[in-house]
Amino acid sequence: MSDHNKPYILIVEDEAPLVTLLRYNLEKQGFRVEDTGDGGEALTRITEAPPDLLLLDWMLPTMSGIELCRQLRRRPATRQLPIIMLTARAEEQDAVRGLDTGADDYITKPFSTEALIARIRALLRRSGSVPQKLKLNFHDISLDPASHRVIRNGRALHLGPTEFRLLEFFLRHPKRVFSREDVLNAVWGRDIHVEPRTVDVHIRRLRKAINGPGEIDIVRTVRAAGYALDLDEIA
Amino acid sequence: MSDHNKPYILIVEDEAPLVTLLRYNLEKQGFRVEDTGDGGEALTRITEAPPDLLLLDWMLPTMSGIELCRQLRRRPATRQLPIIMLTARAEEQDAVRGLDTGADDYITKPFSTEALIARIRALLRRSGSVPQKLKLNFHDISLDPASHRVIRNGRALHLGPTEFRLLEFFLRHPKRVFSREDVLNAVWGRDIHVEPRTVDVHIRRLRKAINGPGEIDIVRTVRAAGYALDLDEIA
DNA sequence: GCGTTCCGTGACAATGCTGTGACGGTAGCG
DNA sequence: CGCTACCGTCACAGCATTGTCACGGAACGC
Repeated sequence: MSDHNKPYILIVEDEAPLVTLLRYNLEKQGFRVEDTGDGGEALTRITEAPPDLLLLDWMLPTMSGIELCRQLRRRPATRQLPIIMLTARAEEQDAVRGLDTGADDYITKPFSTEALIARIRALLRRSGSVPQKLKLNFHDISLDPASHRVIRNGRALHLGPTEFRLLEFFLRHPKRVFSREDVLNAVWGRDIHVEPRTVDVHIRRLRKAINGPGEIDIVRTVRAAGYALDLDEIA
Repeated sequence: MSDHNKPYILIVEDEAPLVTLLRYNLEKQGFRVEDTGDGGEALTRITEAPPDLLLLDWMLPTMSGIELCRQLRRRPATRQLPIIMLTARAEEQDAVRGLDTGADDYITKPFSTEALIARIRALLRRSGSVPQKLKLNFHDISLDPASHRVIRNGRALHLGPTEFRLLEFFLRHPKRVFSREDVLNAVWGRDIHVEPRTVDVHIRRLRKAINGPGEIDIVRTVRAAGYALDLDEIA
């Protein structure tokens, strides 16, 4: 079979021997592995094809691991990307800062392959192990994150970038109510300053875009609470 | 704000000094902390009020941490519950097995509080830091905090925001009588100034909203005391 | 039975919340 | 540069919700 079914791990690390070792062990475990020693290159490759998990070295030539991490967390597309930091024992203080910057876990060199693989498994399982690739469906709507396409009742919908991310977010958590602040954090970003009422406007634009004539509105308003992707009637 | 907004961490650990230390540091970080040294009791408490994150010691008197972990992973309600294992340095092999059993992370004793807190933050962020909200049931009524929906006998009920919070509060403490002041503190807020009699009006609105024709009233009035959610079957 | 206390009920004015259209600003693109 | 698409903010209207009150009836103690 091709490698496309396997979880895809990107290693960002410049010590060649370590990379060889990691690649050998991870591929033996059934992962698809790519690597790069350059932070900037990593950013590009992640942008064009986001991995399922990132192994990130703290010490890097062009861009520090922590900086790369920060950049990834700033983008909505990679905000959920599982990241494990590789750090030398002496840099433990930095690793702590790394976690706060947005890494999900860290491991200190030297480490046992066994421990690393266990952590990778735990992290992949938690993130659903195939984060970005599955189509999202609800009622008669289908959104394909890969091809960036939305379809309702066979006809393609035209959504703006924000509307797309908004719908994607709600599709990932159907039937759950989110406050405007929740939506802002998830769709716009954590440190962005935007009026909460802005969500209303985009909800309206989303509604206008997805609700054709005669079709029911699947965006439910919950007064004094927020919005949810749900049918108003009971299923 | 009350503790209900803070992330709730349950510590399962039988070394009292360690618990004291953890509690002190975690509460300082703004977490709500509970603890128990008994695995069985932990299971009960998690069942009735699932925490946002679990700190779990490997060595426990009645039930080993790994067994508790396994049990939690078997139940749908706690399958996603973030778990961090506490383990002694010498037990690292076990910790690896722990991760495969379903723990999300582990940390070896002795550890720095700093590192632990960083991991807690990372894990909470990953899990959406959304508290596990379970459906609340009583008699033939079901309230789902996540979807903000109330159902009785299969039909959806329309409640205003205050009525919803009121019902949610009573559902969390069934069969218990609360004075109007209690209700005001819990549902309206501690520093809000509202006439106690206002509760009466909302109780009436709640009754009107949830009691369909031919259905019994599950809101019981206790004269000179307050209200309770209970079946009023007194001869 | 009778007075007193307490609660249910309907009405109402004030407030709060959301839908909607419009507007100016900006980034991308030919 | 002009054009287009998109974004964030605002003002306003319409409606839902809220807190309070007055009235009357029910429950209670004696």
